[in-house]
Parts: sequence; structure tokens; C-alpha cells
Amino acid sequence: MTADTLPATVTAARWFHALSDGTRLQIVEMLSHGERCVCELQDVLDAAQSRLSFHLKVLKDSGLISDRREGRWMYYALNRDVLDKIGAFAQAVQPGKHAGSCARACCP
Amino acid sequence: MTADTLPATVTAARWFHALSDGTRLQIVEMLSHGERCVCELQDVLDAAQSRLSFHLKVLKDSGLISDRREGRWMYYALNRDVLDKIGAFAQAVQPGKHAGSCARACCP
DNA sequence: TTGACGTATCAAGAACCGTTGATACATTGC
DNA sequence: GCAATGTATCAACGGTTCTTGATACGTCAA
Repeated sequence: MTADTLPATVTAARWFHALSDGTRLQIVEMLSHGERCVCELQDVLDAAQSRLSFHLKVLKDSGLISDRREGRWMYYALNRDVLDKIGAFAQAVQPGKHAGSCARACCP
Repeated sequence: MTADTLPATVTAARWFHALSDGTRLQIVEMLSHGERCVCELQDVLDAAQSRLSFHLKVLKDSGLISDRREGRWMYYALNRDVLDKIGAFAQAVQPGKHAGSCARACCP
């Protein structure tokens, strides 16, 4: 796991934090079907408006989703590239998938 | 994103929570080089023993790592299958990668 | 311009998480 | 058995995150 195969730790931690909440995972699931407006998410998830807005902000700040205004509606959509990077992370930390030393240093 | 292509939301949330902390990501990085004992992690990360133990427990409870005792040492290692599932998740939520309806329900 | 509607932001409290130091448990060597 | 060593657990504190209700902002229609 080197700096160029893996994202900065802090960025990755932010992605994972964004995905560490049940409500936000439900949002991600809904967005995996395509762009959605807030009101539809609200209906399906049965979440208070400010609560939903909070979670959308966390997801957006992490880079996982982006928003677009259309008239008075906001549409949210998943960012494919970040999902790709998360998948790449999961691959990159698989033992044996990198060039570094793998020797054990202590406790024989 | 259906129940059989994706893990239960609560399980996934636990994985992502385990990965949402910088110290734990460092541990995962170290374990990506192979099995490690606590004392080595402690040296490299320069973390208090109870702090390290706490993070190892979070990772273990999430299923991301497993442990093995050898004499008085504990060895920790990444669980490949969970990493695979995380990668599969990132793929499964990519728009267009599932069989469900993708129509927009409201806000024309 | 005014009112209605969709959404974001704020403040306060509750719940949760991470750190620290102390203590307990397990294993080994004497 | 006893002491030393490696690791886990506990309690307490501080900080962060989540929820809720109230309010503000932006856009549209009349």
C-alpha cells in the first residue's frame, strides 16, 4: 500500500465515515438506481427533512455524491469515481497486492 | 441493489465504521503486508497499548480482521473475504449495475 | 409582490466514540 | 508457586456525531 496506489488516509477515512451510517447507506442504495430528488428520498426513507439534509451534507462533503438544482428541487447523484476508488482501496489492501516488504519484524 | 447482491445494511455500516478512523486504517495498512502481532503494531504506530487494543477490537468485531494466539502473543490478520465484499459493495452501488427499477418517482 | 413550497442551516440536547490510566487475565520461565 | 511479560477490559472524561424543532433562504406561481 503506497501513496500512489491508495488515497490519503484522511480522505479514505472520510469516505468510510460517510458510509458508516444506516440512513446514509439507504440513501446510497436509492441513488444507485439513479439521480433522486430530496423529496423522493424523504418519502421512501420516512426521515425528517432536516435529518435527511444533514446526511446528504455528510455524503456530499465526503465526495460520494453531488447535487444539482433544478428549479426548486435539488437532485443528488452518486459519484462513480469515488466508488471506484473505494473498490480500489479494498483491492489494494489485500495481502500480497503491493510491492512493500512483508516480513514480520518481531515476536518470533 | 438487492438483498442477495449486497450485505445487510447494518453489517456494511459496521465495516465502514471500522474503516472510518485513521488509526484503524493504519492498522489495516500494516496488516495488508501480512499478519502482525500487537507489539509490532504498537511500535510502528506509537500508540498506547489500551488504545491499540480498543481499535483492534473494533476491527475484529466488524469482521475485518481475525486474531490468533501464539504463546503470549496475539497475531492479527486481515480477512480477505470481507475486503472482497467491500469491493463488491462499491461495484454493486454503481448506477446501472443492478436489476431494479431506475425510474424517477417524483419531481418532474 | 406576496404566499407557498422545497431545501438548508442553526441551536440544543442526547447518544455515541476515542483516549487515558488503572486493573485484570493469560502465558511463560524461574 | 511466583514474577515477568503481553494483551484485554474497565471507568471516566472530553469530543464528536446524530436528532429534533425552529428558522432562514431560494424559487416559483398567482
